[in-house]
Amino acid sequence: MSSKKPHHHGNLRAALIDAGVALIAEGGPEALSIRGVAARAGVSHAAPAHHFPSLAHLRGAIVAEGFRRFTQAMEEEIAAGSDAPRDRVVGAGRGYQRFARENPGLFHLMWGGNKCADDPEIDAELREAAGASFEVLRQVCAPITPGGAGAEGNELFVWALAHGLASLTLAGFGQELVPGSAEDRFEAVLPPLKFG
Amino acid sequence: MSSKKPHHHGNLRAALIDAGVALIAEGGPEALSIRGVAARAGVSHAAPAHHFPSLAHLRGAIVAEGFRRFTQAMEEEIAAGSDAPRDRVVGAGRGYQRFARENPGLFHLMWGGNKCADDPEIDAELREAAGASFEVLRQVCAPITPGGAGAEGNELFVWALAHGLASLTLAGFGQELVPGSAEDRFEAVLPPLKFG
DNA sequence: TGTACATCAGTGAACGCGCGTTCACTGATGTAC
DNA sequence: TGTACATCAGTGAACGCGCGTTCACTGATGTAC
Repeated sequence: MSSKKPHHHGNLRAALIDAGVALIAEGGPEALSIRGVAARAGVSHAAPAHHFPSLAHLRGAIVAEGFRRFTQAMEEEIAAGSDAPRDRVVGAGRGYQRFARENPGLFHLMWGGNKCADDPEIDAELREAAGASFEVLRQVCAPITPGGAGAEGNELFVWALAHGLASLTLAGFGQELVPGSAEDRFEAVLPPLKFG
Repeated sequence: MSSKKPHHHGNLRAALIDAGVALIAEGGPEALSIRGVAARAGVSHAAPAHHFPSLAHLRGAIVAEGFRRFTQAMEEEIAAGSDAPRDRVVGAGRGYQRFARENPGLFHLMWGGNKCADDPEIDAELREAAGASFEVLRQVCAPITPGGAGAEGNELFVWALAHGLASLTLAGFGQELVPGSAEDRFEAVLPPLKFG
């Protein structure tokens, strides 16, 4: 093993994103800064400029990474349950709750409206990552019998219920009404659904 | 009318809170600062210290004011509808959506987990204001027939659905699934409820 | 109705801090020949 | 395989900015007598 500290980092871009995720996990979205991620990644505070033109670009890349992990959390919980249509909806909802609980700062950043870069490359990455998350929701909701607002109404209903429950839980509300983990609370409040 | 600028403001505390609400409306929760509210209220940046010991105290007072306006929005929408149990639930949900749409920055600040003061006085004010909001929800949900998760389950269900829909709408999602205003979307996705 | 005086609510200067960004630079990498 | 050289990815100093907070101060208010 070489004891010389290499001048080139190797994959600083990914390391900066990981450092940003860690900073946000510890201090919330406000804790994200160029200088902070640089220090955490062990480089000078000017180094990130070679990978992200601005803080907004870094934020966009981190949000995209958040959506990828969010998709993964939902897919894992869906896979952990049965293939029954309702269990797949419950799985997505459980993944939603788990991701929010495990990544509260990231969750807020993803949905909180903080400014991200307008850069076309970052924007495309973000759009693709978020689109994959929405696609998971769409697929588990597709088998639900369309109601008054159509199949899209079902998707928005499940999405809003899962999102609202996660947000309220992060804000500290809900436990006093329905005890248990956030994941279990989603199952508890999900009303009967018709399929087919 | 006196043309002399009075040394004493009269009710600077209230003016600072209003200025803070305006700043947040224009630039989001991040835009709130001691110096900003002072400038907007037309006083020196040191003046707020006589009314709020720290930024966290000012933030707490503003969040409390937000909850008072939130309660008012729900009560107005409930009063605008019929006394039928379902219409009262719909009214609360419509008020939820309207408040979020009209006060997006305040909405994020209220639920976003930004640090507020631990000061007992501010804390009591905040607790009372938020408690009044929750009480409105509790009362409109009380007539719903208790399901598996009890009456509290119904309340959490309606609360999460309304909150999630408002959050998604502010983040720019939902319109493509169910067209119309956020208020109308709440009615559209609210499933049948049993009362009595 | 006066007057002395304590208290209150402002001002303006100053502090140190962390921030994003820029700049000239330097060492490492990788490629053309 | 060697060498010249363009390019890349870092460094460290410096910039200006807005921030929260503190401080000595001053003018206005209101109260005791």
